[in-house]
Amino acid sequence: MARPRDPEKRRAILEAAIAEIAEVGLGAATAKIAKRAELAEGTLFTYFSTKDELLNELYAELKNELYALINRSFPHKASLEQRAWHVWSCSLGWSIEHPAHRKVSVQLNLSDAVTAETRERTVEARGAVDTLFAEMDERESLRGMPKGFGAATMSAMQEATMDFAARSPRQRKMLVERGFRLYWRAVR
Amino acid sequence: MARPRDPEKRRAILEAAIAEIAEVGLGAATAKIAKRAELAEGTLFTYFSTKDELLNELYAELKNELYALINRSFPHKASLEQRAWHVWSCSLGWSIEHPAHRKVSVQLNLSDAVTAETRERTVEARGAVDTLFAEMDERESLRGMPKGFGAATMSAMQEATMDFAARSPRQRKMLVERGFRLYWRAVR
Amino acid sequence: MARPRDPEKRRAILEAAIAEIAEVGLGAATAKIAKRAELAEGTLFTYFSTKDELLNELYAELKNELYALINRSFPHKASLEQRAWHVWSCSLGWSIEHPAHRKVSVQLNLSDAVTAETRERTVEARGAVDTLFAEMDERESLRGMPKGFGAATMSAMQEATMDFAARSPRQRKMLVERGFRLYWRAVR
Amino acid sequence: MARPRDPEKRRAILEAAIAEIAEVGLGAATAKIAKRAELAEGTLFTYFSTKDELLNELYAELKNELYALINRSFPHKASLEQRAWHVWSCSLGWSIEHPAHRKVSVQLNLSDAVTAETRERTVEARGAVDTLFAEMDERESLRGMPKGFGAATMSAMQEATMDFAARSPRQRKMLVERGFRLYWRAVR
DNA sequence: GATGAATGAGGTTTCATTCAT
DNA sequence: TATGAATGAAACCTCATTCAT
Repeated sequence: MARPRDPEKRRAILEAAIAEIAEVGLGAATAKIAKRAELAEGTLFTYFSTKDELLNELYAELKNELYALINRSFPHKASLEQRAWHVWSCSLGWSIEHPAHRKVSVQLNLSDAVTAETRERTVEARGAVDTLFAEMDERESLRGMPKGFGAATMSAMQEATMDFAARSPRQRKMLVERGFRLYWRAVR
Repeated sequence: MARPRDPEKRRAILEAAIAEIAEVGLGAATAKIAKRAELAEGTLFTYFSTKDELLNELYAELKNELYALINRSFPHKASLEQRAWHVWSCSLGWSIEHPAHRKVSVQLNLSDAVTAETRERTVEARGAVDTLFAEMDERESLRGMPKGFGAATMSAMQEATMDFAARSPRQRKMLVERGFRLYWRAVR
Repeated sequence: MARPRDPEKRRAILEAAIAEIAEVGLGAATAKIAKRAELAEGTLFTYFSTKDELLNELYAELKNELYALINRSFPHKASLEQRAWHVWSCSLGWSIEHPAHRKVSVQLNLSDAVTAETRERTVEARGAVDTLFAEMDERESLRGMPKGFGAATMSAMQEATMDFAARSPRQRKMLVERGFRLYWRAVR
Repeated sequence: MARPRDPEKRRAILEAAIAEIAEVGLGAATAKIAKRAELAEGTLFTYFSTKDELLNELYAELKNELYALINRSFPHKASLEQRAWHVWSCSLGWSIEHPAHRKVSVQLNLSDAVTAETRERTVEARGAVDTLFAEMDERESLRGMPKGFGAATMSAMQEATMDFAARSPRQRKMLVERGFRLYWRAVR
């Protein structure tokens, strides 16, 4: 049970879950997910004891994936704006390159299946992003607001930007840049 | 003539659907919804021939509810900022007063069950809000961006603000105001 | 209840039932039948207290319709073969002209919803047909067989003939005649 | 490998379906069929993905059962009459021994649930019966009639014969023989 | 460990019939 | 008498999960 040792199968299940959920929503059948991963129905349950557990792991995986991407090339010494831009552009780049991942991520964010505990668990992976937003929360524009407001704002504006970027591939670059300009005007 | 269809029952079903969906998501069982509305299982289907139809009507109802509220006291002659503030504060006020309505609205926004046709149908109800955002899209900060970007940005930032307001009832007023300030700095 | 006095509505329901059952089978919904008769759902039940009763009445109606047709122009004094031909050609003519009636009749013949009592009740309407078949059962070819065997044989062979006639409208006349020749060779 | 699909369970479902349909018609509930086969409701659907598929398979099964019986002891070298008699007596024997099978077969013959494709599929199983009827269609009595008319006639007359045989077990042998004599007089 | 058949609760929808209007 | 809304028992089918192989 616990954590059997074929990581490729585990990955295959997670990928299949992403593809399936992107297509039909969180109601995706475990049997379909397993088949898409080219595994038997039952096998899924040796890797994730419950559908809810799969969903929680998936949530964590997606968050980690994104944060890993951001942290890999994080310009620790750059200006606040440049660091904010890094986070913004990495996030949107990821969303654009992996639309299914993003779609599932949005659904999981809203789902009650993902526990508070899981959500907290992913906080640890944020690394440099955390210090960035801590710094931002100190700026005049956000002073006095609850912790995390700056991050939530960025996330919200990314959502909005993504919706348009998804519809107009040609204008992506422009939208990402202008979107950031708007964001930066708000919190600068 | 037989007993006419009872608008109160229709409402009761919609209210029950809101409550139920807020609790368990769009997977809410029609049987549970009917029971919550104190009606027999089958009765639901004389008012909405399909669960999908119920969901679509619910979407329209919620949108109309909000837009009606906004339009009722719309300050047509006020400055752009004041009108934007009106929309912002009405929307957040509504979300705060009817958290279940908002929760369901968010879920429906993302659901494939709500058809493009339904979404277009609600556009008509927007009234003064439309002209406001058309005007905003002309401003320097948004010029060149796709139509609707300003509205999407407001909506996104409201989401973010709401998440915090929901958690800290005490700070609501402050959050709503400061949230708007941030928004306005971005698009002004 | 019993037998209310708008015979046109009664007829309308029976006709609608024929059309509906021909299309979707005996599972046809009473509500659909009523609507097709341009009546309200409930009205059907003031004319037929039960769906089963409707089915039984329909069975009787269809049988009577056919027997009335046969008896209307029955050549009482003609030869046995000529009288048999009359029955054969009337029956097939009716089936060809009213394919839905025939289709429903076949279904009702097999259905348990039609009671033995109803089946017996229609025997009375047979009139001249009965004496014809009684006479036929006396012939050498059928002597010793149970009563009604000649009639059943004709009915069966009509079914077979009809199936082909329905598929090849052009050959109808020929099929009806040759079919009868086959039948007559068997029982003559 | 997991437990393989169990052919006995498949059979059990088909048998249960026959029994149930013979009792209540094609409207027989899948749940009742499953219970009668001593299986869980859901299990039925691992063997037949749909009620319609079950019905189609059942149709094929019944046809094959009968044709297998006929072909097993088919007197290929006998005279036309003797071969016709073989088909006639095997068919009626089967109907008499398995009245439920026959009842269901008749219902399925008329049902729209059985697709044209399924019907064609069973043609292949007919084997020697096909050549017999092809030969018969060439005889003077049937010449010029559509292909299959001889077979349809036999089938129709068997139906008639069966109805009487079912009611008078004592006279079965006589009815089967005399029935064939009538048939043979017709098509000879 | 991997497989997929087995399970039965639960989901949506249909429908004959009743009954307030 | 006519109407059609109300009812709730089925009906068919799906699905997470278990367990024999």
